[in-house]
Amino acid sequence: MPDAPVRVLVADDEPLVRSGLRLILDAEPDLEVVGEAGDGARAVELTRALRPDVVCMDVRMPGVDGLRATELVLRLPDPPRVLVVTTFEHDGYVLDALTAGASGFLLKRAGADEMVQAVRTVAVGQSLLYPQALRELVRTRPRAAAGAPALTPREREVLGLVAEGMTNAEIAAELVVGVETVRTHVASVLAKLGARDRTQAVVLGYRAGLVEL
Amino acid sequence: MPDAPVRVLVADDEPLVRSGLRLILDAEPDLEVVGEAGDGARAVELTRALRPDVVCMDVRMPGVDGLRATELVLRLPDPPRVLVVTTFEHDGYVLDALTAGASGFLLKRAGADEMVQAVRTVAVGQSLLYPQALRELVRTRPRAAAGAPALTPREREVLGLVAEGMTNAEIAAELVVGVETVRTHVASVLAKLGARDRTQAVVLGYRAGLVEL
DNA sequence: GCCGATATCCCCCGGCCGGGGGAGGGGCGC
DNA sequence: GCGCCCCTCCCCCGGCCGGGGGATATCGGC
Repeated sequence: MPDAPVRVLVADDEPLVRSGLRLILDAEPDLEVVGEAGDGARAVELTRALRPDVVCMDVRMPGVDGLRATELVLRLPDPPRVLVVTTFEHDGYVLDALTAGASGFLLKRAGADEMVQAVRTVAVGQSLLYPQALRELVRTRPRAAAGAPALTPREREVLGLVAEGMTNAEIAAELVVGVETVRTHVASVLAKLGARDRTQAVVLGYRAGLVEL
Repeated sequence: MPDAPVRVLVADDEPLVRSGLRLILDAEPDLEVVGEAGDGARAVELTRALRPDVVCMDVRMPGVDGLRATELVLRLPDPPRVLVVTTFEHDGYVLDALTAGASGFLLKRAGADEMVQAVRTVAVGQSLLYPQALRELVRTRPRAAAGAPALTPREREVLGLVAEGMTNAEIAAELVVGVETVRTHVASVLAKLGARDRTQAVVLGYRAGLVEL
């Protein structure tokens, strides 16, 4: 499909990286690097002027960094998609970048074809991550209740209020029952979860997917 | 790059959907649909026999569903990447699918080019989601500490152990300090977080992005 | 040199919590 | 009808917790 090529802006403080990316992307007939920026401020400026479809954004840049630049770029009218590219995978940038609104997160160590695919992917509107980042994102989510203890509805309800930081008395008032009743429910929850106190109950309950925080 | 084409297996209980996908994917010179399966069991069987690079997997299928099939397929030696495709976006399948090990999650309402890009993306090893799914995944993550109280390193450490469900005495043993010291730190944490007790501290600390659960 | 922040330890005390019992009523399935 | 589970309430008691004080030592910066 000879559509109009995807217009790409490359933002990285290393001229070498910019050249490399340009080489890789311009080699594809459907991709076109329309500009390069050496810092975040310039990236925003050029985005406004050149209106690219995709911005390849480095995280670490002097002055305005890639995360801030991502926010700014996405606030422009008819914003481009932002593909954040970084060197190290174990900085916590992934979450920050995605929160800032980035459509994708890629490691620089990715091969040329991965880079090319990534640009095309975000260009059509999908989101993309390197697999470890996605797994990390999923891993730290509450488990889908596999082998979770079977709490009664009332017990789940009480656990939920415990997780809100309420005392037994407050929970009793909330549920319009006696404090003794709440104490019984809490005791059941503790026993079923194998928790020693309400704090452990909250953590275990959260990990078992029984409560939302 | 005329590499060997990406070999794709299509698994969906609707013959019409299978035909549609085949049409879309086979139109690309670098993609090749090597087989179709009408249910999860058949998908596993064909994966073992045909050894595709990518499996496009529907979630809802009779018998073995797409999620279970994904798990099984990924347990095969030298497994393919699995791209899960579904109709509705508000079922909680995304998390289940990714937990099962899927490399991507796409909506059927995606256009042909999105579908093609998605297959190519997972083929090169990246992970992919439709944007709303990613935003949902990020949304429910702990906030990146915007306006979070400034805890001292020691206080953060103590809070982390509190969040593990430890008593002050256990924390003291863990940190090799007196119980009194721990009590002081906990008191500071409670004050800074505005929590009444350790349970609230854990919840507030979690929401402030100060502790991982 | 002084001050602030941090980390460490100490005492008293009131309170909520959690463990161990027991007990009654209502709904559901066999 | 009988048993079982769930929800409800009750008593006693030991313990950890959290609030209120105060004290000492180290480090770093102005």
